[in-house]
Amino acid sequence: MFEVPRLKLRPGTGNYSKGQARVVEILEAALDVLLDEGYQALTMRRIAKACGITVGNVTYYYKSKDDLVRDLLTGVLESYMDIFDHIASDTTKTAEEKFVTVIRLLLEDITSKKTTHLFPQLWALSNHDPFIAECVDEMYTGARAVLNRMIPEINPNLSEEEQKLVALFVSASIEGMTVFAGYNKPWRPHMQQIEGIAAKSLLDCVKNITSEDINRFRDKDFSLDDSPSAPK
Amino acid sequence: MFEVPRLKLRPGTGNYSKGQARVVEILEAALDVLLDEGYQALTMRRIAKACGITVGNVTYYYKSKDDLVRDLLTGVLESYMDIFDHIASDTTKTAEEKFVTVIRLLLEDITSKKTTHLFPQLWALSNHDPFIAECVDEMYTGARAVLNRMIPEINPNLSEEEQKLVALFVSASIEGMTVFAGYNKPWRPHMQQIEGIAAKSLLDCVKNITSEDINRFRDKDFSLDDSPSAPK
Amino acid sequence: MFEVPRLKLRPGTGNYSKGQARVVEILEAALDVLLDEGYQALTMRRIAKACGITVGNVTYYYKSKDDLVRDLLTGVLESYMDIFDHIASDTTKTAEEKFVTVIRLLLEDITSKKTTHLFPQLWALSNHDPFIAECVDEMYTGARAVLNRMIPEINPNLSEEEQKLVALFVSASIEGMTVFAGYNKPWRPHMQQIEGIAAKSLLDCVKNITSEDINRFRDKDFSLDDSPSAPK
Amino acid sequence: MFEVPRLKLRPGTGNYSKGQARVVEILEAALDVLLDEGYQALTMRRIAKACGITVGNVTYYYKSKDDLVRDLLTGVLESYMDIFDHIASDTTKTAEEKFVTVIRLLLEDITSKKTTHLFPQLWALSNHDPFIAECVDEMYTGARAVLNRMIPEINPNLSEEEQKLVALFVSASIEGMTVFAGYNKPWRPHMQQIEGIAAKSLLDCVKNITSEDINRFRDKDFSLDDSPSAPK
DNA sequence: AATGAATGAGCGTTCATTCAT
DNA sequence: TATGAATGAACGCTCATTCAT
Repeated sequence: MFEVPRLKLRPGTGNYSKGQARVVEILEAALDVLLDEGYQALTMRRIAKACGITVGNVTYYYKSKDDLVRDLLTGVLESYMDIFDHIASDTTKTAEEKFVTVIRLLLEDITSKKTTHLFPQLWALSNHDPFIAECVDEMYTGARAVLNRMIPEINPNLSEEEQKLVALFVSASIEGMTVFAGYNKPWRPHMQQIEGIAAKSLLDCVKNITSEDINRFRDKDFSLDDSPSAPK
Repeated sequence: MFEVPRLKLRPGTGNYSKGQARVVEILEAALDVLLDEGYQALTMRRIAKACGITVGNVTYYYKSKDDLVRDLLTGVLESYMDIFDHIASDTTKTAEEKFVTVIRLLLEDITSKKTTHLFPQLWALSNHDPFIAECVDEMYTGARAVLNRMIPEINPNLSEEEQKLVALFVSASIEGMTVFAGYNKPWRPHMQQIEGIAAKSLLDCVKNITSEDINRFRDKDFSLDDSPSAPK
Repeated sequence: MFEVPRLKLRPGTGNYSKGQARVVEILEAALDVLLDEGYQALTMRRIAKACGITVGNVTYYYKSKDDLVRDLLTGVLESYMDIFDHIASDTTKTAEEKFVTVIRLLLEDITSKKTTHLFPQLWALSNHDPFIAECVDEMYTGARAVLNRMIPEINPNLSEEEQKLVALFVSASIEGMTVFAGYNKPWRPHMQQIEGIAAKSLLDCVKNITSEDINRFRDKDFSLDDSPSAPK
Repeated sequence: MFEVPRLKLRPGTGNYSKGQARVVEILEAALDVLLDEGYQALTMRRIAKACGITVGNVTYYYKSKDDLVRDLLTGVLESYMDIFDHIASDTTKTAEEKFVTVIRLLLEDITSKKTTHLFPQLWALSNHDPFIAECVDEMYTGARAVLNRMIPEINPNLSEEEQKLVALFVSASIEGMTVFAGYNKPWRPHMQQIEGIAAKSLLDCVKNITSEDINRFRDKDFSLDDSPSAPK
């Protein structure tokens, strides 16, 4: 299967002196710690140890832990962009075939330890850290760009906004599965059947959904007990 | 709209009126801190401050931080169970109507600060904390129990296992939206349209999906470049 | 064998209301903790727990931990005075017989958990706590009083000061064995042979020692290398 | 007089000149605190203060307080071993002369603040801390090794076991004096006379004691009231 | 480029003590 | 008498960060 590279280094850091190699080592070690032991364990000391160097040396490359973490997260998120480029470059298939392939590909990806352990943590952090929120958002925008190109081919009867909402729904449906069928999760063994359900359901959604369906609840007050009498 | 109570108290902690009130105050304060500032900020000192008492007094009620966190999480997760009971108790609607109501209800719920800020954090923690993993799993099992009762009414042509996988897909599709359209998230303003997409798409899924769809990819090797020639 | 009572309560606390019984319970519990878990574990909480009451109730009886500890130690040290009175009251034996009996009795006593665990701790505390130093000193003065009455009968050729020094040597020889042959100590199994050595050696000492022996090193500079040439 | 070095350093802790010096400073400061203020006062903060550095810096050298205390105690106990080697190396005297010298030397040593304040604390701790018990035991074994070499020369008529018990008695007689005639203790001014008594008494013991004396009480039940009728 | 040393703040936790009830 | 509630200080320890070498 297509393999996402673990880390992508920011361009401009390309002169491969010893220092640059160290930066890679540090980020790789940091990612290992993050995935294996969680965000709480991601300390300068722990990273240094995993890297076989001293704390002082880590701070030589990263003046603050925040810098390191941001570099790590941007790097690792950029690595995910490659997968989308890879998909988009495929021209041999029909839009529908490509759509199903993308869905399956993403569902396979969330079963990796890296994705299962990384993204929920990013979601959590993004609630309190605008920088991370922006990074994550940017990545998902990239992910949906692929869908945004395919969906109009499958169903041309949607406004651009509606089509984007459908892409969002598709993406969210897949991401949500991380928690249930990701790495070491209880439903992991049923992923192939889940792929079947998702492929069928999401493709049908894209094919059949209408403006009317989408705007059905618009501007309507909603309550669980939406009886004739007003709620609350 | 139906409101999930913030916290459910485990009986037996602090048996006198004043003490019981304090326990509530502590847990409420802890939840506030968790939601407002994130899990990293959830320290004994921070909780005490948010509660207007001293650290020593917090430890008077909770011998260890772990105890407090467990009490907090079990309490807050139990509070979510009520919503499912509430839904299940409705008898005036058809299965399809109820199904749509549940989907909309859950989607509305994830727009609350509480749900948006709590669950991604729990997903992250559950990757490295078996206790939390179990708590979360238990809650979602309860959530799916509601779906498991409705789906066979809508579509009787599924084995029990298949039906449960469909319920899982429905639940995951909704949960995944937390990250994109939850509290303060960029797609939050389009939630009503998202509800439309989800209602249509997920109801169609339940109604139309077949065993064949589900088992379509079963036991087939999958790779992005699934050409005749072997990948990698 | 003669049994030392665990604790002696100060007189004047004789009105046996419920409170007085509680004081006894507290002190007994405190002694248990001290002997079983050591001085570091002797906390108000630990005592309260061992007593089945609350910390607040312990402080009701003892305004400060210091008070409690002092009451405990004076009580337990007074209990040792009884053994000496018991010995002194014996009139059926010759002085030499009584002397040997006392030595054996004291050596047997140091094998008890109470004595082995209590006294080294008192010795340690007395180095930094004048009150405890005085208590302990007082008790040993009482212990030596018994010897001071016997020694002149056995050897009348000593000045009072010399005789008291001999009594001190006898007492110290016995006490020193606590560390080696006390409760659970490696030489404990050989206590009967140690009694033989001590009885023979200390009785001979009392019988044979002269003023000349005692003052042999008086006012003489001493050094390990006390050769003709002066050291250092 | 022969001076016991305050501390023996375990090699390997803090390998650079500055760090090695700091380790020494820390251990010296810790020993000062222990001797001056007692074991209860031996806290990381107190040590750091006595050393003029911060707590964080102490933990830089000692990952845990336990490590520090162990290093301190093994170091200080090893320092005592030197005194025994020093004694053993003397070849110019007869066995009896050496024996008397050892006794006087040890009695002089217990008058030092270091010995008077350290050992009772170690005896107390060893009752509840197996590690300390072992350290102390090891040191005393070393101390008795010196006696074990001299006693057979003075009195060849003892089995090896009996001879070792005699050495134990000699050692215990001396150690017991710590509490009465040690540093700042009431009988300290009479130490020279005490040396006279101990020298005479213990030398006579070694010279004259027989197997019969030692085994006199063996396997005999003992009680204070060992009258024909059984007590209790 | 890398280390060892050091700081200062904060962590969870324990403790003696006070006090209203 | 006895409890539960609460405080404030101290504990051992970890951490990000700074800096001289």
